[in-house]
Formats: sequence, C-alpha cells, structure tokens
Amino acid sequence: MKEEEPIDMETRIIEAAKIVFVRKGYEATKMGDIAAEVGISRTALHYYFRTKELLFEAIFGQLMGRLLPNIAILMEEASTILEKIPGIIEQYLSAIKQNPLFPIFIINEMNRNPEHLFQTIMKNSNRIQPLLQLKKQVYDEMENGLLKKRPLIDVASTLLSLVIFPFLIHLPLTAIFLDGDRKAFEKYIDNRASLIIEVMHHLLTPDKNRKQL
Amino acid sequence: MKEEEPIDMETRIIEAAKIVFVRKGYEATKMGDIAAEVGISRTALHYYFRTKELLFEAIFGQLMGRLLPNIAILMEEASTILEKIPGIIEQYLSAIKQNPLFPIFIINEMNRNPEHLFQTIMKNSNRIQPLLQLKKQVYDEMENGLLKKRPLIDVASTLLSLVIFPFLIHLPLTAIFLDGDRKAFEKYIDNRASLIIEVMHHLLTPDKNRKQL
DNA sequence: CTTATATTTGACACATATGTCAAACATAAG
DNA sequence: CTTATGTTTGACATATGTGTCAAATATAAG
Repeated sequence: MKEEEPIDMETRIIEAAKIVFVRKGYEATKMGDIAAEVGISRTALHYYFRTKELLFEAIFGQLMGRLLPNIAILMEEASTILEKIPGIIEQYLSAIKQNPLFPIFIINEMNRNPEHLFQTIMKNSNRIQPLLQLKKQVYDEMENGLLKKRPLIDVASTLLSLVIFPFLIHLPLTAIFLDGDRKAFEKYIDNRASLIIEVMHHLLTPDKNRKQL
Repeated sequence: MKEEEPIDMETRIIEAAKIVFVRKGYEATKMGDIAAEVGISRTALHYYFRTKELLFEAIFGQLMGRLLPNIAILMEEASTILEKIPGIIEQYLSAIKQNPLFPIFIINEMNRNPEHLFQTIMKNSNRIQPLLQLKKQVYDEMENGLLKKRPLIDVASTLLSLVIFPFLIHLPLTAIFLDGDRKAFEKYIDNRASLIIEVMHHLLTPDKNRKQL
C-alpha cells in the first residue's frame, strides 16, 4: 500500500475525474483524459475503476451532495422564513461559487440519465430532509398569513433561477456587461445576494405589511 | 431531383439533426443516430453533409436565431421600457416554449466551443441590434429617472434567469411540486409571465413612484 | 432506348475508445 | 532471500464511429 503519500491514488483519481467530467460532460470525457490528468496510464486507471461508468457513479453522488446547500443548521433555528432567506441564499451562492461548473453538470446529467439522477438523490435522502422541512415551513407560514400565499413552485423556481442561472451564462454576461473582466463578475455575484433577498421579500411579504416598509 | 415530395432531403436531415443534436449534445450525437432519425443510411447522410461538423454548423445558426426573441417590432413602438416589458417576456417565453431544449443546448455549446458561438452571433449581428437598442433605452430611462438606476447586468441577468431557468429544471420542478403532471407545468409557465413582470416592475420602478401603486 | 445526373448502398480504411490480460515491477512481511 | 500482495505497464481484442470510394440503382432529359 502507498498510503504514505499525501493522498492515495483513488482520491487523486476521483478529484481529477471530477474536473474532467464536470468540464467536458460524460460523453466527451475519455478515460485517457482522466488518466492524463492524474498522471498515470490509462490501464492503471482501469485497475482502480474498471469502467468509465463505475468511475462516474463513484463521483456523482459526491458532486450532488456538494451542490445541495447545507441548510440543516438553518432549519434548526427558530426563525421565520423571511429571516432565514438571507442564510439560504448565502448557502446556495457560496456552494456554487466554489464549484461554478456543477449546475451545468447536474443539468446535463438530468437529461442524459434522469433515472440515475433520481436514484442518487434517493440515496442521499438525509440531505434533502431539511429541504422538505423548509418547504413545510413556507407552507405553514403562508397559512398563518406570515407570508403572502403563492404557489410553492413559484417561490422555489424564482429563488433557484436567481441564484443559479447567472453562473450558467457567466461568459456572455461578463462579455456584454463587464468588458470581459472576471473580477467584476465576482463582484457582481457578491452583490447579488441583496438583490435576490429584495425580490424574495417582495414576493413573500403579505400586502398588509408591504406599506409598513 | 426529388423536389416533388413535401420536403427535400436536406431539409429533412436538418430537421432530424436538430432534434438529435439538441437532445443529446454534440459529442453524444452519432451520425448514425441522425441517419436513423431521417430513415436513410449513414452513408447517404454523408453524401449530403460530408462531415458531422459541417452538419452541425449548418443548423447551429438557425437554432441561435430562433432562440433570440423577435423584439425588433417591439423596439419600433414609442413605448417606455415598463410598457415594453410584458411584450419582451412574452417573446422570450413563447420562443422557448416552442423549443424547450434550446437553452440547455446553447449553454452546452457555450462551454464546448465558445469561439464558434461567438462567431455565429457576429454573423447574425442584425438580430442582436434590437437588443442593443433595448439596452440603450433602459440606460436612457434610468438617466431620465423613468426607471430606478440599477446596474444593467442586474436587470438583464434577473430577467433572463426568471424566463429561462425554469425550463432547465422542469423535470425536478414537475416532480416535486406538480406530481409529475406535464400539463400542470405548462400552466405554471403560462402564469409565469405575470410574476416576472411583477418582479421586473419592482426592480425598475423608481422609489418615488412605488407608493403610488 | 440511351445518356447524363442524382442518389443510395455496401465495403473498406482509418481512427479512437474501451476493457482485459498476463507479465513485469515494487513493496512489505515472513 | 522468499513470498505474498499490491500496482503498473504493454499488448491485445473488441467495439464503435467517421469518412471515402466505387459500384449499383433510380430518375430525368434527350
């Protein structure tokens, strides 16, 4: 065993495979690409992961897990949805900022193999439980009148759209509005949380409370 | 020549290729898949389009063009931005509703070959001219005080996010919030315009006017 | 019918990618 | 040193995909 080195081979492979799979997609990724990224021969790669599909599955779960924000802590607090929203947005934004290629990767896998995606989510069901709690709290507060009544799909899709989509089109956005300046894009993302909070408050604040603002 | 038939072979091929390319992406699409979709042999397909790349380029421009909403007519009207917004959203939504797989296709091509995408856009520069007009009018109205001053990238990215992203995640949205009912998703999309208008108005209405609402 | 042209096909050559295998090599334990 | 085990490699077999070509077939024009 070669566990003396900083990281063992399987981990190195998985890290390299993540990079290649996420950047090029499943079909376009060749086993040779991954082997080259690791710095070993393609045959050695097959020794650790017999098939491409097995290697892919080994990392897919991890990737999914990392994209899901860690809102479990937030759900433990006895705060209202409107108070939780900034935290939720922050969780999402920072998760994607660390892995800006994940959204497109997940969305592609959704088209390539919806079955697989579904199964992976079911396996990590512990991670989606807080999301179900969140869903329920939103529903309850709408019944209470704490939140304006809206279809949950509107609330969820709006929030996700505003948080995720800019990363998917960061290239044209940067080119058209920021003179191709990457740093400027990061600033734009950092300022984005407040805009999203503003929109979500607008959507969820009951009309009677609106005038108080 | 076989021009007696309803549509000639090149058109049939292009239509079939669109379907396959858009659904599976460039790498995953095999010439044989397209040939099968048309109902001819792979060799016959090569007779009309010598290479896969040529076939792809033949349809890519068309696809881009169809995704860009036809806002030229809207720009001819002497209306304000706030008056134009519903029309713009309607244009986008109907364009994507007719081709719900286009957004993911374009975004993928953006990663696969940014150069190619850029060149294609430059060729159809006549189609982006109205967008530049739109950009200018937004800027002018912000200067006039007709619109609340905001970074243009915020306005554009918010609008595009709200319009496009729900189509990218239509599968999980439908599964989680609509019991997998496709018809319900269509209804959700149809109701979406008003929500987006509401949000854009909130973002763009100057504070002094807000209270009047 | 004959000729010219367009279209289709099967066979081929080539390239790339996957996965297996046995042999070589390294390493740690006895 | 010897053995057992883990690791790496090169060679191989197989599969799939691309593109070319010449021969076969259909179609239209003379």
